[in-house]
Amino acid sequence: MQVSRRLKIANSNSEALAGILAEAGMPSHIAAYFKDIPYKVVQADPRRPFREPGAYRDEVIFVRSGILCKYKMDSGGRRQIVALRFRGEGILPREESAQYGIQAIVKTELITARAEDFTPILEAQPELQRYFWRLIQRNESISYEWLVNCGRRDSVARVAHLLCETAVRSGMDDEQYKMSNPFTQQQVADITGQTSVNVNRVFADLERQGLIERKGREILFQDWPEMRRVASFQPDYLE
Amino acid sequence: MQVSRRLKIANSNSEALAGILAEAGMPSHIAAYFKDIPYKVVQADPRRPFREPGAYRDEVIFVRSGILCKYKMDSGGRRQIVALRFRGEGILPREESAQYGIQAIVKTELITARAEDFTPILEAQPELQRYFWRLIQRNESISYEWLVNCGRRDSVARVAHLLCETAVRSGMDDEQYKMSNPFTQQQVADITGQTSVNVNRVFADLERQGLIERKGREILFQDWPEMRRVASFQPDYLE
DNA sequence: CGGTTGTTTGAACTGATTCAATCTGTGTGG
DNA sequence: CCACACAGATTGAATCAGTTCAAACAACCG
Repeated sequence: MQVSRRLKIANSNSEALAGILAEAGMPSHIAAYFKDIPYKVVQADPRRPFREPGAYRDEVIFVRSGILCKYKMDSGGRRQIVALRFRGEGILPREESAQYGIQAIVKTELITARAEDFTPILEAQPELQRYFWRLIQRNESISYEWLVNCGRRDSVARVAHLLCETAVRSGMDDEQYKMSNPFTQQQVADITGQTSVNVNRVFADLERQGLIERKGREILFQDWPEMRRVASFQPDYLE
Repeated sequence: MQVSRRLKIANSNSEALAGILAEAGMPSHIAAYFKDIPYKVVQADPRRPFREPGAYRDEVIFVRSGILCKYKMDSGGRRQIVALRFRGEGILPREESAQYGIQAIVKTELITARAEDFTPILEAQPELQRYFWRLIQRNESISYEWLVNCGRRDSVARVAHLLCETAVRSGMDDEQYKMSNPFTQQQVADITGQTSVNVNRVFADLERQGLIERKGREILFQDWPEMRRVASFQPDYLE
């Protein structure tokens, strides 16, 4: 097991943190509060251990590019991905160790800072509190939707829903109904609670139904409204 | 559809809010901050609409006794319960309307206050922020565990896990491995993503295996360690 | 080229759903 | 106190969605 950190750059004046954060999707008046704290830029490789379950999480993580996931293992060894973090999103520190592990879905560039540097600023600034409060509620909202997805939808709808959510969260062009699918079929299975074999069949199904077209990792949504209907995807929960 | 609010008591001097909160499980130094805000004591009846999905949530809710649930409906009309709130737990206000509805699982007594009275106090007190921060992280942790439950465990483990969690969260006596099951089989189905028919079979299974014994609504855990193993229940995620 | 990782396909199997019927307990009104 | 209604629990039979196991195929990379 090789830990996948490369390109760890110490805080340098060449790149201002506030600028990096803003450029990666954080509102600049929020990012400005963090201009002086020490940070690292880290690269995480897909499907390599990045943070193990049970480790302490005395750090903030912010996704500059790529996608991170939080995952848990059942005692039977089966893996479930419980949350995703896209560009501009992040993972807040905890006081206790966290039950979940963190991995990259694709090659991901992220920014980390120590909780002890981050938290005091957060506590001193009501504006920041409100901002992170809203992020937390959005994540809660997404968790609930995932629970509905796993608990109450059949396998086709589950996969379709994930694709719709991913398209929207990764900022799919409204003109160009297509995206590059970031997931392996095993990852889709780990998110939607299935086996990769069945995910494969579902993809083939969606293609046969004329809802998507696949060219390698590219997915073209050929009938977005119908796709949304099949997925029962109502994007309100993403705000 | 009859809204189930009774016993709505205006803020009276006869009962001090801080006292009520503390008595229902909130640490008293936390409860003390809320001694002066207006509140209502409300009673909610099981399986009756209490707050509809999509409604604004400009209120804090605190459970004095009983159990509340948050639920969502899939567009196919199937219902999924996404979270529970036991005695001493609560539901925080949102800026936007919430996608989920709220109902009582059993007859529940709760305390509500307006967000506009609550939030300013929260924002002014770092100690309160840290307290609610921890509650939020616990809820996140539970959500993730539920996702693992729905996505990666078979129906017996799902139900067993719910029973274990419920026993612990409702404060089952460590000497007396028994509790009064608060759920109908339909509610268990709505939590674990199954049909009530199958939940019934799972209960019968658990009993046949000698893991539990049922007398009406009472459940006696006859082999708690084995029950935990079957459920793959590791209570760490509850803190 | 060989190694690795991911995708695709088939056949057999099983767990869970669906639909429908019956049973049980509890509360209500006469 | 009985009759009735209603909600929830239980059971059976047929069906189907998704898993499991196993094998083949494709793409990529040093």
